[in-house]
Amino acid sequence: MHVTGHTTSGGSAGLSQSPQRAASIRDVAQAAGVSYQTVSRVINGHPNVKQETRERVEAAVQALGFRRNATAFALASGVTRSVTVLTTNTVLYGYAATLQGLEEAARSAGYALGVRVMTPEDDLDRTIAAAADTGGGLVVIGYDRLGAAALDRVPAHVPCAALVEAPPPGRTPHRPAVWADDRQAARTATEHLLALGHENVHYVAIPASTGSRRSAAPRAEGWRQALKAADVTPPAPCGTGWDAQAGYEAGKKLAKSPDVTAILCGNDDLALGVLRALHHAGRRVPEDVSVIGFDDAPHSGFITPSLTTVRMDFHGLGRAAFGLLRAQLDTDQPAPALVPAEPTLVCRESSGPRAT
Amino acid sequence: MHVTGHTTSGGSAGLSQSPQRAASIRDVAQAAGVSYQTVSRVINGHPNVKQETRERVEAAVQALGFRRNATAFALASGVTRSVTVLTTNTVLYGYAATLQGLEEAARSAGYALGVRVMTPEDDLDRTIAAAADTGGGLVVIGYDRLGAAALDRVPAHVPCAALVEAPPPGRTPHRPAVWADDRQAARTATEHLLALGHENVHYVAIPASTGSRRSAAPRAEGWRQALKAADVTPPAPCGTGWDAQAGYEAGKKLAKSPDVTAILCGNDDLALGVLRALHHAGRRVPEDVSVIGFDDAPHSGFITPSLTTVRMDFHGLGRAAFGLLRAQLDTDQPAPALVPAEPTLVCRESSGPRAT
DNA sequence: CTGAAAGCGCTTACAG
DNA sequence: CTGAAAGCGCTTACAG
Repeated sequence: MHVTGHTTSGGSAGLSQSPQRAASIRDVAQAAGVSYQTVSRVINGHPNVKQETRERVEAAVQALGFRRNATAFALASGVTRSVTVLTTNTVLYGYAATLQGLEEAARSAGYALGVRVMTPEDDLDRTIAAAADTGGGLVVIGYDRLGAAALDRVPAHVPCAALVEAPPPGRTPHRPAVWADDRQAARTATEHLLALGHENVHYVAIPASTGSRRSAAPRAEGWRQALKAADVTPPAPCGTGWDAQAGYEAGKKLAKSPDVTAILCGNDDLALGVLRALHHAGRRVPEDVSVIGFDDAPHSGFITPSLTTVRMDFHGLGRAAFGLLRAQLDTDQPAPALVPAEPTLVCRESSGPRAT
Repeated sequence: MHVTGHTTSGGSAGLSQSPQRAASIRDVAQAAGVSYQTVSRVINGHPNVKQETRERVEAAVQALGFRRNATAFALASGVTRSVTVLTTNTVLYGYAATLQGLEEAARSAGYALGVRVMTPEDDLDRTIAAAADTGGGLVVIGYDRLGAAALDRVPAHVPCAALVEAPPPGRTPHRPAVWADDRQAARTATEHLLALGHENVHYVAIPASTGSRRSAAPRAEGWRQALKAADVTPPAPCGTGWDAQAGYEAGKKLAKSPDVTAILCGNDDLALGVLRALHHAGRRVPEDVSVIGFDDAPHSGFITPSLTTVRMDFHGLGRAAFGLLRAQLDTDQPAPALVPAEPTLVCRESSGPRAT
């Protein structure tokens, strides 16, 4: 095995690599024959600089490959264009898509994005403090219990925006937050199943983001409301979890009862597991049982039967949450007021009329 | 709607919120009646401090809720415990799982993790420089062409580790890098299909990470090698892409030919699309056609038919990559030498003996 | 064991 | 329009 010679940098060809440490503002000043304050003015686009001076400085910047030290800038100016996302997960579709939206928004605004996953073992206060110390602001993904708890503990003086499951019932969130109308979406999905002739709709739940009994999870609540409005007694939600395995367990139980002809799931992964369990039990979808998911994960349109589900604009929610944070960090920035798309029911193969 | 009063901070109850700005090292010094250098010693665990002094300082730290300013520390010490991940994607399973491993490793080592998504429109050199300016090191996910290109442009003086598709053939990578033996894994999967009696195996490719003809993508190459070893002429790989839609397109074409009885796919999303296309074409899996994927995404075991695939330890690869970077950043740290698990073939329902 | 000095690389007033 | 000063909050030698 041998190593062929190769150039390492894609920078200006022919120029020798700058020595050890990067060029500083003073190096540029010396090269341009000005004071380093003038260099500061130029690189910050300050207006009061003579055109010729500006050009000399810019030439020196080019020649030395100068890049302003971000750390020093942050310390001196107190401005940190950065966001840290506090989340409990980065892989589940809803979280990953939200994160993607956040990253995109941060990037196009010129902000650096940090990610910190929280676990139940964490000392939340310490975690939050450490993230806040980084300088910029915080975005908390509060879709689950731990995330919601973290949001509650963010000190008042820390710039922070949140993504939540729904507006805390009975009170406004004490932080700028975005959410989708999951309640309405679940209602729509449930009504759809009822309209197809199903006499009842069962629900496989995702874990609630709050421990309090008073504030039901919005998806579960929407489902319940739709049933009640149709004078149907809501059955007990079946199981809870985030992944296909949890859905499979719940599905196994539901498959045993011939009365079950329609199942709404808290997310698409659960639905996938339910589908699998129904298949194993020999119950056909949608002929015997209709299944609807939530979120519209990328694969949901390609499984067989393709999954009827509620499309959520996590991407847009992520972007909006960043906008909320930015408005706090950079007050003279026009807040773009991004409005995420409303959840929409996407009808595919897994739902159909009740067998007669 | 009304807002009920609530305490915002989870900090020490009863203590009034600290004024505007956070306590500095000097505030602590004053409170403890020592110089601020002594405070520095205490918070850095320097040994030469009298026990009693140390306790006084620690008490003051507690009382004032002092937290060392990370920016100032970074500037003064030149040490930044942070990593920035350069990637083209955060949502596709392979990327997301790698990122998860990286985040976990970084977190448990006390490093902050940044994420920067690269797009084809980016000025790569500028992007890399900006990421490097942050202070810490870089981890480049080089699974695809853009990622691999970025890796090539990282300046020599920037601490950097990479995840690559495979060791650049014919030369060692000029950066510490980790990879899995995709070539061997593809060979194994292909041999498995041949052993099941299939006379040929078709391949639906993921995009190559390199443009050069000489260095074939490892998964494609392993597939090709296995066929050649069995004296089978490899058919032209069919289509290319990352997602189920791309797989669907490729699958539509393959479904038309009755000769096609076995298909290896570059990842599970492609396989899902292929499965869907076969279903639409009325070809049964595995009775008529066997399908094998790559990666073992979370849903692959729950679709019907469940997917035979190659399990990849992206998580372990991510952890290992972080270890490689850390060894550069923190030289007196014992490198833990994490070894990711080898890829393994997971046999499920989508593959079976050739129909006779 | 502890304090006084200089400096990390930049910015923000203050002078001219 | 440009330069000299002070400071962001911390660390690293240097003295004692």
